[in-house]
Amino acid sequence: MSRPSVEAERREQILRAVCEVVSEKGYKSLRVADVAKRAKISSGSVHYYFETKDDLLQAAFEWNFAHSLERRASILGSGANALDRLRLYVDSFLPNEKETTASWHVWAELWVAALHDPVLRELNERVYGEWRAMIVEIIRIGQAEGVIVEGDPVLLANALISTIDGLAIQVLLRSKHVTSGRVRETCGYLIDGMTVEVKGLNSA
Amino acid sequence: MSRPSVEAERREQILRAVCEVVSEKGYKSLRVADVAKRAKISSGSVHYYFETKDDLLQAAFEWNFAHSLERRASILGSGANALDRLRLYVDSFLPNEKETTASWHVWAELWVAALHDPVLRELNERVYGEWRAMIVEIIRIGQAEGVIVEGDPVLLANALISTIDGLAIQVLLRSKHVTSGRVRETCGYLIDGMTVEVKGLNSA
Amino acid sequence: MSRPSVEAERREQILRAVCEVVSEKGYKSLRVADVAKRAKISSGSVHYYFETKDDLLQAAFEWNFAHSLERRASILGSGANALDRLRLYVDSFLPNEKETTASWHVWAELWVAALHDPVLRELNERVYGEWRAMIVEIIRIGQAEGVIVEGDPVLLANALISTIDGLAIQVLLRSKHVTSGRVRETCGYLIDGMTVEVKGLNSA
Amino acid sequence: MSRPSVEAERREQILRAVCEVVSEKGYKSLRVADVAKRAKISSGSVHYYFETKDDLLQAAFEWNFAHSLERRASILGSGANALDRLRLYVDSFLPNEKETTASWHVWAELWVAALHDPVLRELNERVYGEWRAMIVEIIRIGQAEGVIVEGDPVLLANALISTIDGLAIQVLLRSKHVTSGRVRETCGYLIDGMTVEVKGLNSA
DNA sequence: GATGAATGAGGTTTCATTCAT
DNA sequence: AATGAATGAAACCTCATTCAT
Repeated sequence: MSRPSVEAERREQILRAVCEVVSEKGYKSLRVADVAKRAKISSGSVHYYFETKDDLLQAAFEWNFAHSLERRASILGSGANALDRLRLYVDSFLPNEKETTASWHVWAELWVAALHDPVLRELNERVYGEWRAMIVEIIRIGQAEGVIVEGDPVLLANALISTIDGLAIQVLLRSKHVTSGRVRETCGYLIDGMTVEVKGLNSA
Repeated sequence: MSRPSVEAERREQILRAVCEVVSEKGYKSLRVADVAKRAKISSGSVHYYFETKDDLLQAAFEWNFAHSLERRASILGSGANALDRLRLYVDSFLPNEKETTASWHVWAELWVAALHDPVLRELNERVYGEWRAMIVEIIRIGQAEGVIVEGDPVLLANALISTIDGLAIQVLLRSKHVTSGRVRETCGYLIDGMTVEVKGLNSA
Repeated sequence: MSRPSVEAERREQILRAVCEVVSEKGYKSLRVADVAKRAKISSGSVHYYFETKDDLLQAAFEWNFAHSLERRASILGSGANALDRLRLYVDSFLPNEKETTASWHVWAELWVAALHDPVLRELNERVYGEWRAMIVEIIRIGQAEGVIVEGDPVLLANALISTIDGLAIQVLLRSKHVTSGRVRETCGYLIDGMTVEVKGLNSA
Repeated sequence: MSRPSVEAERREQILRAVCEVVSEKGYKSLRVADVAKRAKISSGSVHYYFETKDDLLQAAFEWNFAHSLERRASILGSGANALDRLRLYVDSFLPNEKETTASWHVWAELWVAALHDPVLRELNERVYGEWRAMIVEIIRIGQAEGVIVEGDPVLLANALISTIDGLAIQVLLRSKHVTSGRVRETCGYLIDGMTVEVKGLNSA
């Protein structure tokens, strides 16, 4: 008669702890004991819910993604026009806030862990596909609206996503040359390149 | 006179082994014993040349960078015009060949290792700075030549470098959607955006 | 009236499960959780009926013995003559059937567990004493009937029991040289040696 | 330039320790740390010579057997006649001395461990085959000499070996009814049954 | 210079046992 | 009477590092 959600709650609690620890210490240095301490449970309990450390990390990567999606749901559903939504979307990824930065850390660790792990690679493929599909959709709408230039929307989406990824890495590494401001600027440059120039305005 | 070179040779031999192992198994899974076996020496010898594993990895990251520079020296010194050199340069980073891919692997591992290591972060800052300076220099020349659009060359360089980084990650992850061809295409799109359109050609 | 039998039933159910698991995986590898699963109850319930794992195992060894006795009760009560009963008895121990084999497995595990456990040693002493007493009784009757040779019945019983034990081990280990047939043959040889030769037959 | 025998020595030292610990605490309770302490080395060193605990135990079982053989070599090579050698041989197995008892303990543990381990089962088959072959050989010679009764020597050997095994178990379990004296007596009974009665002596 | 045997701290994982429900 | 979530001690095993040779 125990609450049916106890398992879900515990798993959530543990996965959140994993992401925090990954973000703070890195995947390589993460110890199950750290996770347990962070989640305020015993290390045995961690293993009660996740058989192995690998399972645990895979689940955490998934959780991080699902959580990211959640945070952006409002943007997609907003009534703004395509270009504005694109800008909002890109903005939402700038590693400004603590939470976004933590999420990026986990993301970066996933990339590198996935280099040598087929299961994680598949996960990357899946969640990356979702990102891309979303951006592509916005771009397509923008093109229909006539505010985004013609051209393969997948190409445009890839350009945007990859640039964000590459810039984010340098921000996470606290590069003095790639600051948060620089990122916004660079993404702005890219989006401007995709924007249809309204002739009237220029000629006026 | 040969004595000092013996040491240099051994260090080279070891560092090359580290990069190979990092590329094949990842930083996280790298064992000093693996490196020793790969370099065909004893694990004791590895420690004879590098006090700790951390020292070893740091040196290897440096070596990987120096090695990368070496491979691109010819492009910088070539007589081609700025735009062509830019394209050649970008091409030289596409993870096509085995050697380039291995180098990228090491690079990606450096990023993530650096997230939690100030020394490696400094290394990233330095070597990244060098990349950027080179690209900036080419762009500047291109602008002087009138073949590259006006604008902050640092911004343009960042856009290019970051996009390459972001795309490279997905290629390394063997994404079905981000193939080598897609990368070239996307970089082409970016460089085209930086290219000054020769009016005469259009009007003709 | 049914309440107390519920407990007895549960204990029986659990002990049977223990014997099955011991037989299949060995004492060393037996987990309380395995027993629970086999008995189709929770691990908590196992501990509700048996305080510790050791208690559980000890009870199971006892149960295995009691169960063995039960299966042989008919032979002892049969009307056959002493020699035939001896042969029937020996036959009943050959590890042919699945059930007998399982019982032998438990038996063998008891021996080894008892090597370092005084309580189990006492159990072995007791149940072994019962076996021996039964065999001795049959032999004594046989001697009174004049069909079994004179001599210390305990010695004869020990010879028979020990041989069966020793042979059984090798059969359990699936020795290619000690098959079930070999066992019957060897026991036959032993019993023949205890049989009074009827002179008349030879001289005829 | 290290002594070439250092590895052999260490392995010997460790395997002896394993057998001692198995004999004293049982296979089930054996900890690698116990072995290390007994061998006066670190637990890491145990793993330096034996990859896993299973490997370690398998090697120890082998070592126990080889060691047993060694101790009996003199008997086989002695000039005594077949019957005397048989008696000597059987005597050498009575668990009287500490060393013999320890060896029996290991042996018994092997049996039970082998019940659920194909590799150990194969080991049992092999070493048991060697024992049997030796006894069979002695019996064959005895039959040729006319001092041992006709009949399948394998059957006679099996009877003898199995009885010894069965009796030994009870002695190891310190049964009050199966003492060392009882064992000698019982084996004597068996060997007497294999002995050709010299008619002349009786009739004289 | 170079080796590899040896170490031991530290990590993941297992599992008997407890206890609130 | 029964559950199963939770615990934490303890086990095996790994591996960077040391050091005698």
